[in-house]
Amino acid sequence: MTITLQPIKPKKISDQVFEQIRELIFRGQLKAGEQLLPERELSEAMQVSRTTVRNAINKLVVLGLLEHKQGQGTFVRFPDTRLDNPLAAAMEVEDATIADLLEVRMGLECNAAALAAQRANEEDLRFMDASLEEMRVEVASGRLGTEADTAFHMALAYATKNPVHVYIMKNFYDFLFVGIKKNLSHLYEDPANIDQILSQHSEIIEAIRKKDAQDALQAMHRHIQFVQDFFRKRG
Amino acid sequence: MTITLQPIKPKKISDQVFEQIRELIFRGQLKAGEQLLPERELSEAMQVSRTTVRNAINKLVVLGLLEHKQGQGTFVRFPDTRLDNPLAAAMEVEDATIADLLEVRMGLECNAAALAAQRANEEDLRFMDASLEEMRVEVASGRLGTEADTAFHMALAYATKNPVHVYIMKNFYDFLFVGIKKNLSHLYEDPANIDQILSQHSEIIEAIRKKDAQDALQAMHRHIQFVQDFFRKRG
DNA sequence: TTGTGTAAATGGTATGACCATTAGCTATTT
DNA sequence: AAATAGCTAATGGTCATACCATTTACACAA
Repeated sequence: MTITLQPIKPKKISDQVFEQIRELIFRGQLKAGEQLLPERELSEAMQVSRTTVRNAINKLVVLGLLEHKQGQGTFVRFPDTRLDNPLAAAMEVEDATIADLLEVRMGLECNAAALAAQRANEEDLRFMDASLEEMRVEVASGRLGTEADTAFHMALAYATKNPVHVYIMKNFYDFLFVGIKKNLSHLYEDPANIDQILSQHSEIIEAIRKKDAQDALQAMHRHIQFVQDFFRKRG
Repeated sequence: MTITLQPIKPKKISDQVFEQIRELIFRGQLKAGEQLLPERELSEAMQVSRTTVRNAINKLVVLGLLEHKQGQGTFVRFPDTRLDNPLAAAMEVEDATIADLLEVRMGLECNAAALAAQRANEEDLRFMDASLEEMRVEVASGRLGTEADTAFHMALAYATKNPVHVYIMKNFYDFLFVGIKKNLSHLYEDPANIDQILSQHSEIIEAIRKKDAQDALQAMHRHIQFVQDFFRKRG
């Protein structure tokens, strides 16, 4: 008789809270600079003690995602200020360029788009729609829609239902953000480019909604290639 | 009259405790692997509440200097363990399966194969040839050729000349070695599978040698799909 | 208008209790 | 004697409650 038993992995409550809040940040539901719900309200909403919530928040503070301000509240830090994640650090050492990053994203995200087309549920689509819409609003207001842009790609990552992919993209997130914001600002300056990107995102969403994996993959390919071409022209 | 007043810096008690314990570690009074005093004793010795001590310790845990073990105590982590790859840690927490891993590799490595076909030089090809040959020898000697297998995929990663891709693959295969070696062993047990894999690797190399990106991509795709199918059949 | 005081909101600390897990010892069984 | 089960103590994790410290906002008085 050969039975295989899986080892049980005990999960601390505070870590579950930690995950939940971190998700909110990555998905863009908690934007940079925004204030987190007070600890007392969080503990009530999540039905755990304030102690547990504090442990989770403290972890996020140490990791640089949140910031405590006594007497005021807890706030989401701006990604620019947190270049301490391992991937970003590696970028500094190896002299990785945006082109390198886009190349890897081409492989990762085209594949992800195909997977998402097979597995995305209603909620995933709502997140993607929301980020697209938010990006429209942001851009229309004269701002760069970088946060919404990032949120879109993270929403797509979650839609793959693949924890490994989600994990990698999470680590990409900070670098993505900084890279996009700093360098893509030029890309966003031209209204024509903005329209292009918006429609590209839209095409990706529609392909996923139709559950057409091939189409989704190609739409993503066009999107990333568009950005690549832009940088090639700029040198 | 010009007087200069220094702004007061409010210092949290927990941070003072944090500093003190960190000093102990840095000065070597708390050596790696050693057990920290229990929280209750620490709080008594330092005349602060256990809550405060816990906050300080938690900070050190998040920073990777200490390690919690419920029911046992808190220990000083070994420095080499501090640099362990983040991906392996994620695998523990998220319940990632081999299938998840292969899915992501499908995207990453197919893309990498195409890039390698465009950029691989003589040295890269020699490394890939060498790993292929080594795997043949290992297998012929009755051993599993997992290390040579890994070496092949790493050689391909380097051939892309893309530092971001190399970085990700490094972490990837650290994990593969640590956790998944035993699962892959079944795949290697059947000689027919080995021959398949060897010829698949060979096809990939040849496509790269011919600088045929499309061909390389498809060869890699067949290779990974073969492994995926194997695991699907095994359930 | 200006300054002052007060109240509310919010993070920080303190206690004390209890739960969950682990290691080690003890008693029981075989 | 050896193996197993059961118990106990140590230790980290969670909870509830109270109070302290800081900041902001607002009302009020000079």
